[in-house]
Amino acid sequence: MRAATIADVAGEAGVSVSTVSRHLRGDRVLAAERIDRAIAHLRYRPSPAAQSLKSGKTGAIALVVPDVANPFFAAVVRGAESITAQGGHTIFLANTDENDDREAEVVEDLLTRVDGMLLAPASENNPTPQRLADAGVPTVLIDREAPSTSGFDAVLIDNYGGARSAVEHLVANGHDRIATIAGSVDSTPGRLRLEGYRATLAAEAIEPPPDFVQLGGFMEHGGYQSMMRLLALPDPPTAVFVANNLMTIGALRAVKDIGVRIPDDLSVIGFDDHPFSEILDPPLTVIDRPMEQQGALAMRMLLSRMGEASVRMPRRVVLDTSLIERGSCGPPRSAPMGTGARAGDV
Amino acid sequence: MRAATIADVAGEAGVSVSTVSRHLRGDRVLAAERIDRAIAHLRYRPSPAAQSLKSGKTGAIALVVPDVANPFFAAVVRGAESITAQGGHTIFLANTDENDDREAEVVEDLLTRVDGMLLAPASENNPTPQRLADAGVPTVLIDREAPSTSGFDAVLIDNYGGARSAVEHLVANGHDRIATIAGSVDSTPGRLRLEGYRATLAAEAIEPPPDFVQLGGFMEHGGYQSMMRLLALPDPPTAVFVANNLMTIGALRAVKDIGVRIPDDLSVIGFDDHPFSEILDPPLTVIDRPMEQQGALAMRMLLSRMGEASVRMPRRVVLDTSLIERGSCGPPRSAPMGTGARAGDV
DNA sequence: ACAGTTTCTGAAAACGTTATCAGAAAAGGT
DNA sequence: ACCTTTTCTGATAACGTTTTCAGAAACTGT
Repeated sequence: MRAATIADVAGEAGVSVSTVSRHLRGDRVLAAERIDRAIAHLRYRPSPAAQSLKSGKTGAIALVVPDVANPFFAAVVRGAESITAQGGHTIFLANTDENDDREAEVVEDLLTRVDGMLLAPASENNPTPQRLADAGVPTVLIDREAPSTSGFDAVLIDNYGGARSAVEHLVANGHDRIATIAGSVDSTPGRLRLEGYRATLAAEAIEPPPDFVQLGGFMEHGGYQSMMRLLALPDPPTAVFVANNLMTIGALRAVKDIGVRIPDDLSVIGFDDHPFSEILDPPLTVIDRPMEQQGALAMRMLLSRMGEASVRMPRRVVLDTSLIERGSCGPPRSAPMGTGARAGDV
Repeated sequence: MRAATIADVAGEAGVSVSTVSRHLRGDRVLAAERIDRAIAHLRYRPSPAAQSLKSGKTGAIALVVPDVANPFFAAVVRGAESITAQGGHTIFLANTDENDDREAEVVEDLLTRVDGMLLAPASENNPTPQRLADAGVPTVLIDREAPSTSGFDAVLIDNYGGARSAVEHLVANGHDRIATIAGSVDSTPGRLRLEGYRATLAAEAIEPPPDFVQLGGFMEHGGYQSMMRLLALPDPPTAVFVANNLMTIGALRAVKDIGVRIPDDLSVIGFDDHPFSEILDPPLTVIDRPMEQQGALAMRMLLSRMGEASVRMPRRVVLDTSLIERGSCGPPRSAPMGTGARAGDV
């Protein structure tokens, strides 16, 4: 029952452990066949613990994300995994629930168990990246950064530009009462998407009332409540930019519960695409980005970083977003100079 | 830069390594404070590799699923993680892409790195559970089993009953031309849901044409193609039971592309709920089940199993499904004895 | 004051690898 | 025939822990 060790193999093959080890490493050895037979017979597998103790390498990589159930992060995991599959590293996945304290624990635990880490920090004012740097663990940040992380490799997206094109799309449709359901402002995407929203409106000389910015914490529940608050406003918006996928689901549920029609009564644009977006009625207009690619790229950068002996310039890549126009945006009901007709009614 | 070892701590505190080790274990020791100071100062963390080499325990648990991007498995991961969070185990997550060979590799790799495994096998005729048993790795199966796995702990759901209530619901609505988009028949849920479909129809003395059973492989793409084929049939079904969430998305996309209306032209019932289901138009009727609970329960069973010295009776729990009735099912257009009116038009 | 008990401690062995070292055997060159 | 080079090998020392063993010191009770 007990797992076979290299010594068992050596015994059965009638050679020393050194010889077995050498054979395993690829050196040519006279007793090769006998050793192979013994290995197969005993079902020997080297102990990762012993190897890692000796070598200082663990053969594992940590992937720490705020929420695995978010389809975006699920895609990132898939992307990262697809790279690692060939390379002989296993992935430790951990979930932080968008919570700084939980992240600290998790990272502290993983720190010593991995050769490198892919991290999407829960918030921008948390110390874990610094902790990683102190511990000398090669790290690539995914999607989120922090003020203290200028020295880190990172794979980001153009959140600001994405938000900008979302809001510009709404403006182009004739809206000037545009609200946003933002995530948490102390995460990078949350902050930048909000900034993009504000800056675009400012450039159009539109000043939204303070109530038009609702914080939904990136979760479905928050999106629902935020949309409820927006629709209850005495003078509600005619268009809403929802800053992530989960919140969009919640927001649309609120829209349905209230009985507001899209896009007639309200235009909605989301951030992050999903197969579901296409089958909604009307199909959802969104800002899209290459999700699996983001995970795959991050993993590639991490592997190459781990392969380097010396410290190098941090590399950060910023992926572009794109607007996928479907049917959830149209002119406002009482368009400033328009007829109130639906888009497409031409 | 190099991580501090227990010897460094001992040196700084002026005691022997044994004393530090004892203190760490919780024994009372005179130099406790000095040791704590040294630990904090050096930021000492015990090496998991060394501990695991000594103890034979790794402090890790593997979670092997066919597809992390499937919201069901994402929920399972979350559920499992929520249990492990307090207990001092870290999770190795791996994805098998519904592929037996990939699963074999992954499991072979993880085998030696974990104290226990949560596994959702890619198919029923694959040897990995047996491999796990041979290696003596405590294992709990999730959602799927295999003929050879009668000795394993498992957390399943009532797939047969779920499919049955889905099809019964369609029959109750007056349908007799009922098709199904099944998953892969060599996975447990795929097989049982198909059996439930067949048995229910047989009990109603309905014999579906062979074309009414389409295989979608549990992926969105397969759902799309299957629905396309069903709708292209000379005598198409009036109702479809789609056997999982991803395929349902694809199927609904096909419905939309073709321009068929739900539920007027076609009734659709899905398996596994999703927040999105509620905001579809019409909202989707589905068979639901407690997903996070399934993961949490499996993890609890695994932990208790790992805690036991001796071999015990395998425990298998079967969770119930429930029908969530929304708006995607109604009477067939030309109901046998009806008027073709929509449900709710009473 | 002395044997017996109770803390507390350090040295050393072990866990399963890999790497270094040096020795034995075989092969090559004169 | 001898010396040199090459090939192959086994013993041994690490890697950082935990645990066993036994010894030293401090308390008991008489």
